[in-house]
Amino acid sequence: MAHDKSTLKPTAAELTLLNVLWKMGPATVRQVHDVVSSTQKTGYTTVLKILQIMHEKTLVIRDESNRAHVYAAANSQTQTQTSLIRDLITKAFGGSTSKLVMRAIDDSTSTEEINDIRQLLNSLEK
Amino acid sequence: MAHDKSTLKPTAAELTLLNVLWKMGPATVRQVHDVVSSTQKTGYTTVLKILQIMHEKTLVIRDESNRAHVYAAANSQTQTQTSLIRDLITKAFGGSTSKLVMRAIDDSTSTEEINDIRQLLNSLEK
DNA sequence: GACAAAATACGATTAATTTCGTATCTTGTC
DNA sequence: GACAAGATACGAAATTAATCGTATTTTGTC
Repeated sequence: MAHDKSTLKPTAAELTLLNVLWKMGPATVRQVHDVVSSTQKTGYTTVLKILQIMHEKTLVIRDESNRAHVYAAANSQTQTQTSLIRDLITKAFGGSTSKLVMRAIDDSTSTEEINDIRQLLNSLEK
Repeated sequence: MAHDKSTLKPTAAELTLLNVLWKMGPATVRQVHDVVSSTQKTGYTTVLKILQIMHEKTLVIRDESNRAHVYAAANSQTQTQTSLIRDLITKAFGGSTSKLVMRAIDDSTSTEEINDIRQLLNSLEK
């Protein structure tokens, strides 16, 4: 069965590039490569190829009006995060969101994180 | 770089089998296959092969003292869930647990889930 | 001890992912 | 308009995942 848009889950490499696009906004291959290559040793054409594949999968849109195509994430970071969480909940938490939340909270060690979560919960109470 | 145990992330097919083992406890290939084949159409030797691969990766342990080997998850469900969540937090939430929790909560639609989470949070307050 | 049932082992195939080299195309500058 | 810089396109290799057919091994039963 072909993947429909709702189940489209970016791969690890694709997610790396999406993170750049969400942060920078629309960008050329050169710009994306400059960012990722500062952290990893990834060739220019590798970034190009992955963006092309993502375009075929409609994970990104691109503006071809200039010589250097400009790529942008097709879906928002929030949408993608939601889709990835749902996938994890289904496959590893028996479909239970609360189990995932519990596990995430159990595992937070940093005081800062705990405070952030507490605040989040307080705002939920209202 | 070789995968060390701490970063060992089960694949989708592997996670399916782990879910069975966590639920049933130690089980033979036949038993695992009976469970998964009731939901999916998966061949017996496919289940066998994946369990063998998981054994090489030390995702499962096996008891070979009987003709039908008995497999068991090497890590607890909780440990694995924690590892999967950490991976997702790192790759898709910029390392922020609270962002993941927020997104998970934002996305919970079912009243039951929301109540479960609220209870969880209440117990946290104490 | 031969047979049949049922298990494991092994190898091969297919598909997806990731990577990058090479070829080709575009365009501003002289 | 030739050239060089820099872009895209294309193809192919290496890895990992997933699947299953076939071969081989084991063992209880007669």
